[in-house]
Amino acid sequence: MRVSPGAGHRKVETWFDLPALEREVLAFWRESDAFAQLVAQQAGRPPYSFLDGPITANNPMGVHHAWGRTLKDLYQRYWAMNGRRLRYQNGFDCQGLWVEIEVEKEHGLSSKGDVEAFGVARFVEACQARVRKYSAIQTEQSVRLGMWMDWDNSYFTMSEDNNFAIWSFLKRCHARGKIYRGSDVMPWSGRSGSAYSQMEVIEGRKLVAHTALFVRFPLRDRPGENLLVWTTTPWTLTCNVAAAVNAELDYVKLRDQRSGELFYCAAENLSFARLERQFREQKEWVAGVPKLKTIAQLFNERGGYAVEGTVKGAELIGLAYDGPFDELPAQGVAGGLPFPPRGVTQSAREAHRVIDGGRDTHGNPVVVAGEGTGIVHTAPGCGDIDHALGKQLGLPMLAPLDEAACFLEGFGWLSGKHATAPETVEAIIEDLRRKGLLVATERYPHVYPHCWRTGDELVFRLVDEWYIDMGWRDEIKAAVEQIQWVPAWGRERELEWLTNMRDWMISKKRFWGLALPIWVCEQCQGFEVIGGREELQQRAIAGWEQFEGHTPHRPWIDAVKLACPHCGGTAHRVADVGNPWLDAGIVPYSTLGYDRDRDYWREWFPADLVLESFPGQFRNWFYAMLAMSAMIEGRAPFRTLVGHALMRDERGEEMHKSKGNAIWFDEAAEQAGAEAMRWLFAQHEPSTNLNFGYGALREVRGGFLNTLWNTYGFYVNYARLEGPTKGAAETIAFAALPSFDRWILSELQTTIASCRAAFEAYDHRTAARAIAAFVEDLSGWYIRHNRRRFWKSDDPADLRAALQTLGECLRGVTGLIAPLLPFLSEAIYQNLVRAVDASAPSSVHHTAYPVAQTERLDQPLTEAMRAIKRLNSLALAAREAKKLKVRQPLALLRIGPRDAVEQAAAERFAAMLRDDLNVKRVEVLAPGSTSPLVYRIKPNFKALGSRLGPKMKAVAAAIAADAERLIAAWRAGSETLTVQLGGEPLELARAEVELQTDAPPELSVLEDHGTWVAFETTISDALRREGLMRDLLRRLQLLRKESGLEIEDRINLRWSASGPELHAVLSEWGAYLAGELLCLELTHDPMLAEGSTSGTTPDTTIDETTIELGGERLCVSLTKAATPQPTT
RNA sequence: GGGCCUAUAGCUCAGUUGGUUAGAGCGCACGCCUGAUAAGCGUGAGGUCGUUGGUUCAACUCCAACUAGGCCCA
Repeated sequence: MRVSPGAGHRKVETWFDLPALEREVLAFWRESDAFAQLVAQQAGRPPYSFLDGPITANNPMGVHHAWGRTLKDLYQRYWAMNGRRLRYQNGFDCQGLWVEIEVEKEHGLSSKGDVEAFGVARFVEACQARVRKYSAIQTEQSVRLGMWMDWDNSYFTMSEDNNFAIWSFLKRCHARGKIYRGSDVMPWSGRSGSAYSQMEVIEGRKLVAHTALFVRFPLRDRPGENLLVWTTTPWTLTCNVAAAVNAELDYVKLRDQRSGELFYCAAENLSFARLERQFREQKEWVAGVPKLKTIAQLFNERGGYAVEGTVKGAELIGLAYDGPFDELPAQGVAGGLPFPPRGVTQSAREAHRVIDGGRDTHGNPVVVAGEGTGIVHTAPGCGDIDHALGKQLGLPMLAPLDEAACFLEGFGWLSGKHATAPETVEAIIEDLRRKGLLVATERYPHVYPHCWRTGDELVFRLVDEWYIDMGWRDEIKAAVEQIQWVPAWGRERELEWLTNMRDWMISKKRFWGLALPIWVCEQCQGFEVIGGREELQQRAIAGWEQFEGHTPHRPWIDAVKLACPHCGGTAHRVADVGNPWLDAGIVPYSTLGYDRDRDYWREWFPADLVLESFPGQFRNWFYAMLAMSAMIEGRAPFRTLVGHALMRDERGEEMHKSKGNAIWFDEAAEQAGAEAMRWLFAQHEPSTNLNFGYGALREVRGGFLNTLWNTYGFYVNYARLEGPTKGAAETIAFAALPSFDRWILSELQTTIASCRAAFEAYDHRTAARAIAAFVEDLSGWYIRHNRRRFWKSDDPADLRAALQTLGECLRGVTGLIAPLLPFLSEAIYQNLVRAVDASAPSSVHHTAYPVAQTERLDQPLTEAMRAIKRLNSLALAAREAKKLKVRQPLALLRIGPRDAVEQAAAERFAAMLRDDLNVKRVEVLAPGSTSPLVYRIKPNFKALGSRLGPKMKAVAAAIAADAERLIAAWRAGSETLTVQLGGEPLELARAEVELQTDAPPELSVLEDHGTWVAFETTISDALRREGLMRDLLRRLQLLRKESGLEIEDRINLRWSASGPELHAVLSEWGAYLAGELLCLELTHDPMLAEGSTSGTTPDTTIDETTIELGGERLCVSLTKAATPQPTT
């Protein structure tokens, strides 16, 4: 692709290696410092602020990242070409559990204990090293993708700036009283030793089958009567406190025939088929799990049952019962374990009562019929809803598990056992069976939260965590309204999240992450939030020396102690790190220098554009950014948000390493080319999932990219023969150009205008499609019909006009595609523009985006050409219908245009139609001329038969008798047709008759939308001979090619024909054939016979063959003519 | 259970404020061109526009319900 500026076009090979071309362009950019030049050129221009969402620097980049990055790059390039100044700052997301997990894997660590033994400082340093390694790899990959960024200025969320900016934010929250320490029942991973936020729980939902139990809780004051209770988490039975019912529901008294015991359960549930649909459709069902039994079935299997009346749930409330694990010491602890609620002195064992489940915040009953038994086992220390209920009713709280999800002391034989281990579940079941409390077990499939990284089943654990009270959500919602969402439904999604979200849990009991700036007093338990490094230094009373010189991370920051402002005691930092979305959410402040250079920040805030993958980000990055900005400045941190969906494999399935259908970016770039990916991304509707694969890439490469390249090659390879064509003197005035040229130039202006409008609406897909449509027109219509002007032009001015027009179109296209296809556009630009104009900018990316010259728009011409395309297509179909191949010339095409535009177009471009359609004469009639089609009419027997029954025969006869009038009425559009049937008029609907058309035998007619075309199909002897000649010419050209001759080689031919017709063709068209074939001597040699070997000039005979044509045979012998040797 | 989105040719998708006979690419069949040739081009087959109602002179388009799929929230 390298050219010497001004030295003229270099020949373009029609085949090109896309990845190789990309590597050349990359080298060219590197050596010419193209990016730095662009940045320099932008000085003093108005800013366009793009804010990059940080990519997790934890693994090599995937092809799904390439999608978003392509879009980011193309908008930055577009605005750069429109005179704006950009920051080009890329971001890396650094902190969080995902990095810890990978580092644990690297070092063979599998628990928090392992990490502590390994050394927290060493571990954190390993995390930082991993981030540095992969950020470098991702940078290289992004460069390969063609992304232009200021790579040396990338931001890292682990930077001091970023961390302290979050401190400042948290301090603001605290100043408004929004930070609090809560105890809550949290989803917890024993494997990670950490509580999970709502967002993370959502990530890790999995469909699994649990062993669910039906157990009985005997009523204390009613011997022989039991509550029937159901649970999918056997371990929580150890912490049972209460049993909840719905006061309004009916409960049946069920007599178990075998034991004589009485059971209570919701009446509706007795024969309710749980998850019946899931089983039937095997949807959300775990393979191999048997169909669930109804409660009635369970009791029937035990020996039968009898219903002895019903009671309202309200009548059960208050009844005391014996819990299933009352023998455990923990059940007897006043208030419960390990954090007894203030003011609660009852033990769990003492508290066992039937309670009212009540209603949740949405007003729906907590206990409903359907699932389970209608009596809900309640353990306020082990479940979300249970916890809320327990708080409300002042119940004791028992939480049995330690950090590793194993039972604490106080749980007897269970202490130390893992709560969800299969052997523990088995042991609990066995224990219940032994105590006579187990009624039944079953396998129950449901979606249950799991650790999104390790796959570990989550448990619910009572923990203390730090939260931001989100009661001010309306302030965030107001910010959402300030944003342009693309697509528009993003707004509703975000608002829905903001409406339903809970308080933001910002703490995580891990090692690598933001050090939460919360210091708690060891004496009074009061806490405060520190807003930055300086403040910390001023307040430090110990440990500063150990911290200084380190990044603000664990473990170094933990050394710093403060004096408690309330009681003067010593305060230490909480051991927690922060939620990673805080890290990314602060970037509109940290990266734009909010605390460092407020003027700079004002210039670039709010960002013009944020562009990310939608799924997940409504509750993650978008949320964090919006919340933090609403708190700090009370407004949205960006103006427009463009989202894209997810990438799937070619068959629409999710890509997974383990499934083997993942595609690596590096491999795809080297095999298919980054540009093929970019175009695939550019022309895809971003809000829908993209099915990515080599098939799709091949299509792009063989389709648009190829057509574009061939068009460019066609131009350059002819233009270079004419020498550089630049300079005003040689320019032909637009008005003086042939109309075909003005047509394509008008189309170019339309395309430019469409692209600009589309980019400005952040609708890159429409821009890409407009460009593709234009290139299609340029290649398939303009070049196709103007080919000969480029090589057989007798008129040098016309050749110049053609070159000028095509050149201008290609320069326009090059500019249009530059943001989308930076490599291809650069390669083309260098040879197309720079090669002939040394004064042109050194890179296409330094040029301005094309501007439409509206004075060149010619709507009537566009419409005329559209009409010609229609006529052309219709006429080709008419030929096809009669199997009249285009090679056979015909005498006449008659056109019945549908309107004046079409008529004028046909007259204006008649020569082109003659050429294209291989017809001697084109006759254009006036609009509305009757087509020569012959119509036949007959009744629609199916439709009329049911209405008329036996009269059908008579009607058919009547229609036939009056056919001419009926056809005329039908063609005039009459809704009903009247026929006389035995003297009575009978109305027929249009659909009750059928019209068939036939062309007269001497014509081939086709009609479409009021336009008709008719070929005269009579072929005269002369036409037939000309047709044979063209067939012959094609066969002989093929023979030339198959003989391995070069285009410029001269030949000699000897022939003999088996019949008079071919003989006549050769006599009549010999000179023409010889000219077309570059044949110096065309000799009739009657001695040449089929199968004979010519002995005359064996050394120069290349090929001999017999061609069958029109029922006759032609023997030809081809020899290469002696051509003068070029002088050396 | 609630919210949002989607349903158009074998596949992937367009379809502008409702307006004659619903389009493209790929694939398939047939053919053209042979001075863009490791290219280029045309024609054809293939559709109850998810189903059922409604509004309208007119519905792929607007409304409702249903069915199926996806995403989100409980």
